[in-house]
This record gives sequence, structure tokens and C-alpha cells, in this order.
Amino acid sequence: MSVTIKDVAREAGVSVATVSRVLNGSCNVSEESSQKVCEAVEKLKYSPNFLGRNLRKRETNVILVIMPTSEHSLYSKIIMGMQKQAEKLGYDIISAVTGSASTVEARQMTMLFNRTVDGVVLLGTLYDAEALNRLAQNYDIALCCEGVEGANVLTVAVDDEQAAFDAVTALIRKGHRRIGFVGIDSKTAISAIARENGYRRALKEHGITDDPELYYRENYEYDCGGRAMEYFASLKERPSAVFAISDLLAISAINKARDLGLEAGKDIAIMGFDNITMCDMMYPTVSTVEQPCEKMGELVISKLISNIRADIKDNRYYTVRHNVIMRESTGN
Amino acid sequence: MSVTIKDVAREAGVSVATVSRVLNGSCNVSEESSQKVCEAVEKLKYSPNFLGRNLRKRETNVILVIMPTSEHSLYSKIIMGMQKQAEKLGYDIISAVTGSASTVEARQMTMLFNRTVDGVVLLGTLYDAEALNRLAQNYDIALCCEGVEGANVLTVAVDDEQAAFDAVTALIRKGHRRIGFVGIDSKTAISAIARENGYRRALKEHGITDDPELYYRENYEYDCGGRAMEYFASLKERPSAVFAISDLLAISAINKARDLGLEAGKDIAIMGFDNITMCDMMYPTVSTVEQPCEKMGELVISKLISNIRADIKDNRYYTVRHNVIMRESTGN
DNA sequence: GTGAAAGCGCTAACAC
DNA sequence: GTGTTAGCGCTTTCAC
Repeated sequence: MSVTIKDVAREAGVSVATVSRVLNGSCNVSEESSQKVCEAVEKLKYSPNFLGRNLRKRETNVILVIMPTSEHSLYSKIIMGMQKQAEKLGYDIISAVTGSASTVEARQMTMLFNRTVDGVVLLGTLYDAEALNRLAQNYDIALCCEGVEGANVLTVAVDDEQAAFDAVTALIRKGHRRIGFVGIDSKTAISAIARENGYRRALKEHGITDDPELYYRENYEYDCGGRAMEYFASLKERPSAVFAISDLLAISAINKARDLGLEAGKDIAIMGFDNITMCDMMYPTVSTVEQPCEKMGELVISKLISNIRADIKDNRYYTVRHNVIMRESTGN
Repeated sequence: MSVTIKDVAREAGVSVATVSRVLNGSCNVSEESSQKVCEAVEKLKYSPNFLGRNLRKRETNVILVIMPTSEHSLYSKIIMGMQKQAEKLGYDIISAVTGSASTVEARQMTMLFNRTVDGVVLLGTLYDAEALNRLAQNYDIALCCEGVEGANVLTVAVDDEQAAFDAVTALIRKGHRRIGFVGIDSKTAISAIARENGYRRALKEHGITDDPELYYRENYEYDCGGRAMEYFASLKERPSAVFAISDLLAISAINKARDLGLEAGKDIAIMGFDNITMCDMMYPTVSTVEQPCEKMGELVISKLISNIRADIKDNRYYTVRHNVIMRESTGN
């Protein structure tokens, strides 16, 4: 039923080797043969079976991106960057979503183990450092956006600590001295911890005392931002500003603040992190820290493909430059 | 370097056939052999090469989802539904993003032609009916969310005409008689056209004259919603309500209305379509038409997999039930 | 219950 | 410049 290289060879009156040569752009083939093969391909509507080709060549030229959710504009933008770079280098990018389930992630990783793809980039992962290090010995993997403490694996991310420091410093420069922190209750979320450290360092370097009362930690779910705001509003001395480690949390906080009669940007300054697309569509627009998504995507793909092709693997941690963006939610 | 089935066979002291049987759960294998094979697999950390397996079996058990953008919560949710159903049926879902470039879409489709995947579902496509019909003769494809006029291809979507009718009727029931329409300037976007038709029928059935002045058509870009609102506001007799065929357009319109001193839900009612996640996070929250995303994903995967396995293909157009959701942007 | 061997579609080494 | 052929890793018939 399916037309194979043999059929093309027969139709063109040449051997399969010649057909293969034409298809793969080998120079050692006469103009005439080439012509005949092309006609046969056309006539039979032949499309080479890549299972055969990939099996033989032991490569697929496909990279799989695994992410917890596709409903995050940050990831979408990073993937666009990956795609751009991959195309230049002759690779295809496909993606899969785990829904933050480690079983699903593991299942998707089998595409790497069973050689269906040449490499994987993990946009946030549930694997721990030990597992990643073991994997990296036999396979080409990379982390993007979110590193893992102790993992000696190719990683591309912003300097979360410095980025948070810069964001909180921007709030301090606007005169805020009492700044609430909305974070994550986790020992493993390395970016969340780094952002918290950046917050703390900003306070310290500006001589502001670190008040344990001003921390709210839960998880990345939307509603947590609102709960944080409720908590802050309940304080006898409520903060004049809030730094949330994700835009979604910041947006939730902004909305809850309004319910409580506080207008973000006027009564309270609120700052997020990531610069998701929504930030610009909100009322008020959301101040935040931008990650250079496209650049991150391009970089991680370049490096990963180098690894795929090389014998010695580059397992460095690449830091890309962030950018604090001030919008309406922090006033003015 | 890579460990193969032969290595396992040697290690276990059995033939490759037996190893294969164990791996594929065949019953015709002794407890003892099975045990030995499992130990060898464990010891060698063997993972079967699916290129070999898939080549031999002529199937991959992978379905590719191609979409214009991954930055659309509608798509994310549909894919979650697909994944759920695919897992039940022993398939994996991978996805790829075209960025609305037909060249990219075509390239991604080659994964289907070259047998890297068993089937494709298109979440909106740039192919025309003729091309789709030709493709469907040789390959298993399905459309989801957005049908194509004249394409005899398995499709799952809401009844856009009826959904728009219901949405506009809801506005009319709230007392609006002058309702602006924000749509798309296209002859091929079947869902956009259907939604426009639904708008028109709602007016007609409620005895409202169809005023050509109340149409604004451009494209799906965010800013178009704002431009529509500027246009409506410039009218001598501006509409008291606006129906946009996408939530993004509605949100853009809401924001622009505010800039113009009009509060959505009070001074003007604004309604969207899709029920993207953002609707609930906006101020005001956005009234809209919900598509049953998860259900659509499950259905299209079930049907597509049936087609993959069957000789005669089901190319019907399946309609799923929508749901009008009234929130703050339409008042009360 | 098990093994030998053919063959899935392709590429590439080798011979001419 | 071209053809023959081995073999990528796997499943599956067939024979025992």
C-alpha cells in the first residue's frame, strides 16, 4: 500500500542506492538519473519513511520539549525561540505537557530512551538532581527556565536572585519600605528560592529589616495570590508594596486587592515576575521582570544540538539577562 | 554503545524472539524465561528502540497536534482532553506550533507523511478543503475547533452559528437593541463566518434591524478589539453592547472602552467567545461562550484513533454543546 | 515454549 | 556514476 524507495527505483529504472543519493543530495549522481528519480517520486507521490531512515542513521533530528503546562505564555515564547533556532540547524521541535505529573513526565521521557527523539529540554521538571545526572550520562537533556540544585546538566535561565533583587530594589526606590513577599512553599523550586533570596538581599542592602510577617508562601496556583493579599490586608500594619514571584500570583493579588478596596498602583504597589502576555492586558497593567524568552529558547537549542553532535558534553549553567519593566501596578 | 535486544538475549541466555515476547507481554513464554529476561533488562538498563519496533509494526502510537499558537488556553485545555483519552487508548500526544505560517505547517505535516506519527489533528489549519480532502485519502487527519468549508474530514467543533446566536440573544434579553459586532475580515475562517451569521440571525429573530454600521471586521490580533471599540465610540449613535467573536478581542475592547471613559458592564456590555482562562481574571470578568474543551479533545482523539485502526474512515462533523456564561462585562 | 530467520524501509560501504 | 548488499533493532511467522 505504502510506496517505498524500491518502488521509486523500479519506476525510475535505477537502483535504490541512486534514489537514496538523489533524495539525500549526494553529488555523485548524473543529471539524467536525478531527473528520472525526481519524476518517479513525483509520479508515485513518494514520501520517504523516516522510521527506516532514522533507524539506519541512528538519529531523528527531532527534539522534544517537556513542560508542566502549555498554558503559560512564557513557555510559548520560549518554544518559538527554540523553533527558530532548530529550523536553522535542521531539527524539528515537538512538545509534550505533563500537567505536573511525574508519571506523565516519565512516560514522555521514554521517547528519549526509545530513540524516538534525539534530545529533550525540560521546561521545569519533577526529576531531582540525582536522576537528572544519571540521565545526562546516557542522553542529551537540557533544562530551561528552571534549574535544579546540584544537577550538572546543561541549563539556561535568568539569574533569578539578581532579577528579584532588581525588582524589589525598584520598589524600594519608589519609596516602599514595607514590602510583602508572595512565594512558594517548597525546598526544591530553585527559582522560587532564588527569587526569595533576591528579595531578602534587596531589603538588607537598603537597610530594611526583614519582617517574617511579610512572607506568604503557598504554591503557583492563581488563588494563592489572592489569599496572600487577604493575609497582607489583615495585618495591623499592612505592606505598601507586594512582590510576587510570578505574574499570575501578582494578578490574583491585584484582583483581590480591589475586592478589598485597594487599588493596585495607587493604594498598593504590586509587582510580578515573568512578563506573561496578560501583564499588558490587565487593568492596571502589571509591573514585572521580563525573561528574554526567545533568546533562552535559541540558546538552549544551540547548546543541546551541539551536545547531541559532540562527544564531550557541555553541562554548564547559562545565565541570560533579565529586564525589570515598570507598569501601572506599581504606580505612576 | 546502545544496548539492543540481542544483548539482552545473550545476557538472559535466550533468543531475541523470547525477549521480544516477554517485552510485549505474550503469554507463550515460561515463567523461568520471563524471569531471566526481566533480570537482563534490569541489569543492562535496556530500553527498546522504537524506531525498530515502529518500522516493523508500521505504527508509532503517536498522534501529532498542529496548532497556530500554543498561547491560547483553549488549545491547552483541548490538548489536556486529548491526552487523557490518548493515554486510555495507548497513544501519546505530541504537539507542534505553526505560528500561522503555512510553510511551517507543511513541514510539520511531513511527520505524518514520513510515518513518524500515525495521525494528525489540526487545531485550525491553513490548508484549504481540496488539500485536506486529498490528504485524508491517504492519511488519518482530523480537524478540531475550526472546521473547513467543503472538507470531508473528521471534525469536532461547537455549533458556532448557534453559539453566537445564543450569546447575542442573551444580550438582547438584557435589553440591548444596538449591538456592535467585532469579527474577522475573511472568507475562509468558517467559525468566524458562522459566528457572524449567528449574530445576524439573533437580531433578525428578535426584530432588530441589521445596521451595517455596527460591523467591525479585521483579524484576531489583540489590538483589533481596541480599534473596534474606537470605531463604535465614534459613531453618532454608539451601540450599548458589543459581541466579539473571540475573548481576546473582547478584552481589548473592554480595555479601550475604559480609556474612552466607558466602563464595561455599566456603560456598555461586552461579550466574548471561547472562555479563555483570562476571562475570570479580568476586571471586569468577561462574559463569553464556553467551548467544552476537554470533551472536544477526548472526542476527536477517540474518533481519530478509530480511523487509524479502521479500514473505512469516519469523516463526519461532530458538534459539541456550548454554554453561554454571563459575567460582569455584560452587567449585573 | 522456544529459536531461526525473514523482512519492515532505509543508508552507506564496497565493488565495479 | 551506479548497483549490490549488509545491516540498523525490532516483531513475527514458521518449524520444532
